[in-house]
Amino acid sequence: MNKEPASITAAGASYPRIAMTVDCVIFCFDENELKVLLCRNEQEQSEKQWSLPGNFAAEHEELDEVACRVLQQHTRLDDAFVEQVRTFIHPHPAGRVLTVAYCALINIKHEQLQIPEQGLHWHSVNSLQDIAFDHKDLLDYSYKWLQKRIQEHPLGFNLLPCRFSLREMQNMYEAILDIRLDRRNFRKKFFAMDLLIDTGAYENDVPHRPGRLYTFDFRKHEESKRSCTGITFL
Amino acid sequence: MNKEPASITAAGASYPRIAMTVDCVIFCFDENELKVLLCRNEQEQSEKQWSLPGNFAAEHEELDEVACRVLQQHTRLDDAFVEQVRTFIHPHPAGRVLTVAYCALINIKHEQLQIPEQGLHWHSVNSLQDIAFDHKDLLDYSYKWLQKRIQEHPLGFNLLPCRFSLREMQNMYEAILDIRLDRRNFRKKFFAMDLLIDTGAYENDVPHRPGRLYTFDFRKHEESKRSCTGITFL
DNA sequence: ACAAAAGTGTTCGTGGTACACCCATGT
DNA sequence: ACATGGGTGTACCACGAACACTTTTGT
Repeated sequence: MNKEPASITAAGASYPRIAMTVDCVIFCFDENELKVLLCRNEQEQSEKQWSLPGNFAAEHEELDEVACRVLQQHTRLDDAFVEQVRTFIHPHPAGRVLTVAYCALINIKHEQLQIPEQGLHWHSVNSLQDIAFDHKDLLDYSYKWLQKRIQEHPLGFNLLPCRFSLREMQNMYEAILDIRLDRRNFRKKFFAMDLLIDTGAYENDVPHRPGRLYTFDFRKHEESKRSCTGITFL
Repeated sequence: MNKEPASITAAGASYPRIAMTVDCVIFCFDENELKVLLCRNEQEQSEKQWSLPGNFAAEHEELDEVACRVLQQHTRLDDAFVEQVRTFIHPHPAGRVLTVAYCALINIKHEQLQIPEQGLHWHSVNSLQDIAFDHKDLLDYSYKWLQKRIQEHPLGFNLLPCRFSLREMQNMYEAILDIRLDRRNFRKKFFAMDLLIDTGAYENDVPHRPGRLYTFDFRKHEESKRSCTGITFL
């Protein structure tokens, strides 16, 4: 299948091979909750269990590409935030499987979003049950990863519409971190960062005074990654 | 090879398999420099190149176990800091290989330490050359990973002897982060954390006033992992 | 008018940074 | 005595936390 010199074939042939999948923890933020997309396990496992969407790597496919493809297949989204989390190895009735876990963050209101397959559902991360046991680990790890990562990188905006109110932002942070934040300090903090662009527009369809809508300035943030010497041992 | 029900064999057999190795970036701190252990590539690649120590996963072996085994084989150390960094997939003359990168931090003065194999050498991370090209990525990524991780977790003490002076600590942080730190502020910061245990002993064999020797209180640190709500976007 | 959330400033405490002098040891 | 690095304290500034009232909109 591969063209290779004879001297190399011998060494290459001796590499042991292992079954591998790329599984995607697809998060969204909906109804003020962090949710994850799970599917009924079509294959060999118990039918009452939910599992993470995943797939195998095709020939010559990069890991990131596999993750994007899994996302595309289950949501029809091409262009979302996708990042590698960690690799696990799990026992499996058909021999152990190596699983590279990815995290994807999508906007539940995205126009292209479709959940085409039967047996796919959004589950609130705070009320998970009947998860295939190895996927439970993976999901817990990914959730903790997200909690940590969101505090040092503006990932969360990938869960929101392009234009969002400060309230939505705050709800998102509160839901993911599972804490309460002071509204005034929250505003002050983000305005001080100077990474929100005021669109001039306002919310509508809200039963109270509408809030301003903002956009996150990803470009400016990229440019302003500063050195930052912490040593704080969180 | 695996005992499995017939109904499961079918699904299991269909899993595509991929060549996989676990590679270890083994760091030490020596002569006030961060160094990494590399070996001459015994196998199929150019003999003038250095590569990271690695190995395949044996049957039923966990990923962490493979990494520990690689470390043991090259250093004779059983009990060091070892942590997964990231998984890569690289083209390879004999077909692509999936590589799970691990980082190990060892104390260069450890009594058990032996570098048994020929062709193994410590290289300063600041003057790397002739590295097998895919291992270069992996090493760069692991070094950045270490720089980030050391600022939020006390990994660095694994590079030092059990008892160390504040000067050694500071040199270690300065070398890894490639910055200068103020000595007084550095002391104040660490004493404020209250995680250093004064052993009462002093350095000797130094051509100046000897410094106190400390031990890091790993246990206390474990217990005191606090919530910490940052959102700082470093 | 009322309910509900938007918007706005000040005070206080903590923690980081900058900075200079005396002390203990080996040569 | 001298050189080398160990050990200490103070002043300033930035940032996070706590906290209450007025404004705007929809019902």
